Amino acid sequence: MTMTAVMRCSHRPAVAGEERAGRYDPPMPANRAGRPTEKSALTRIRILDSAARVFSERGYAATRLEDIATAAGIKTGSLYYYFASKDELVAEMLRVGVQETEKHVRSAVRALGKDAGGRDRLQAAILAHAEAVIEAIDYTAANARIVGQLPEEVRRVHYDDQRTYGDYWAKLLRDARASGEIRRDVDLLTLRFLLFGALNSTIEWPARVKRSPEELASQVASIFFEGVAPR
Amino acid sequence: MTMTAVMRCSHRPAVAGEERAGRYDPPMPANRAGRPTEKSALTRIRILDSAARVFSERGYAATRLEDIATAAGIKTGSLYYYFASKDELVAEMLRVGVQETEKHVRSAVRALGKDAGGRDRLQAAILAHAEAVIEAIDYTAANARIVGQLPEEVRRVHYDDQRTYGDYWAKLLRDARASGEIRRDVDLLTLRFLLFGALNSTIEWPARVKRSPEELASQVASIFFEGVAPR
DNA sequence: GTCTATATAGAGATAGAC
DNA sequence: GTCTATCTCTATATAGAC
Repeated sequence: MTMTAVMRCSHRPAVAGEERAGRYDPPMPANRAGRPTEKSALTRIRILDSAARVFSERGYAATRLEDIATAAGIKTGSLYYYFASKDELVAEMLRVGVQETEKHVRSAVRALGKDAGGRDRLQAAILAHAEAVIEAIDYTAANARIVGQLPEEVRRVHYDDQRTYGDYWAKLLRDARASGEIRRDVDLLTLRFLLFGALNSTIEWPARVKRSPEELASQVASIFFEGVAPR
Repeated sequence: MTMTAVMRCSHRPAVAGEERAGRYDPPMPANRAGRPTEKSALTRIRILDSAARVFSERGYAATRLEDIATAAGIKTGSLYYYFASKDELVAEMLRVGVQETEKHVRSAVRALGKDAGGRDRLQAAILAHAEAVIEAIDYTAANARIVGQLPEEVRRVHYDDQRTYGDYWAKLLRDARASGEIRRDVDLLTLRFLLFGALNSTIEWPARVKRSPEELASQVASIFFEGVAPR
């Protein structure tokens, strides 16, 4: 199972209200009265995948809609059949990336069953997040790199989307502390941001440093839990 | 002592060969035959400081030379008196940022004296790097955010500049391991990139998470050396 | 749904006055 | 050293044919 497979298959345009009731209506392609056609759904996914890659490679402003269209196998003008503007496209690409990462991590933790310990759950979350970061690297990299360059309004909405995911991690950490698996003098908020910072930074690592998600997660969990000093 | 002070005062145009013999000639303002004038040197610094801020806020491509010029109190056309192109300006801004950070960290470690232990030296380096990241935040943020968006040639040169700084850290870590202060089964290369990833990510943290360099460095050192699990 | 063609605006760079 | 004016290219977005 790879995140890439997850990312490429599951993010068809959601039926409004299905999953994020009342919160956000994802832009829909034509046939607005009914369901999107099979063909348009596939093209839409190709556009989003291409957008993630190009935005991550070139940054927000340097990305030309023509680059995305070409990568998706269509012409620039045709993009406007799916998205009303560059901003609408980038917002949807970001939303999909966070949504799929959160789904993947939650399902990995859930798979451990009810009576798994706090540390095991954290370790599973670290691995799943590492998988998402590395295997859906275009979405992750786009997210990490361009968030500071977005128009104000787009960024605000995106921060809301990320909030839910952050809250989930906060709970994982609180639970682990409650069961005595994290020292009392560690600031959990700082810890969470350090973990994300470390894991997400892997997208910028040179090739000679890159590790598989398993190796990376194992090193990260070991260092964060046990420390690097001999015991 | 703040890095800001360091950054703003010490990066006058280097006399070619003075510090980086044969490696790179920083672009020089006019009066090329002799020394730059006092006035031009000051304007040049204002331009670089403004460039760091604007590039970090808007990204590489979205940054208009007009924004930088305005922030520096001059008109767009005048920029070309100092830098031949946008790329030359961004390259110099990046070079100065890395150079000053490295200076600051080396001097903090040196101040410990010859017989300081490996862990103390690392802890001083972590604090100094945190200071540089936080207090020269415009240069750091510009560096971290736009490196993935640079034209190929600019990025290549910049990676060379960073290499020296990375080698210095590699030695700090090797020494600490040699004196038994770091476990044998920790991959030092991964550790170094995780440390940088964690420290540098602080520029993207929301305001409620931000910490002073001292608090940040203390948490980071404690977590990385001792781990978060109770002993 | 996808295309071609084009209106419109923005930004890097240059020229030359002061 | 700094300015104003302008050349030129590129990119978003629209219009309308197929």
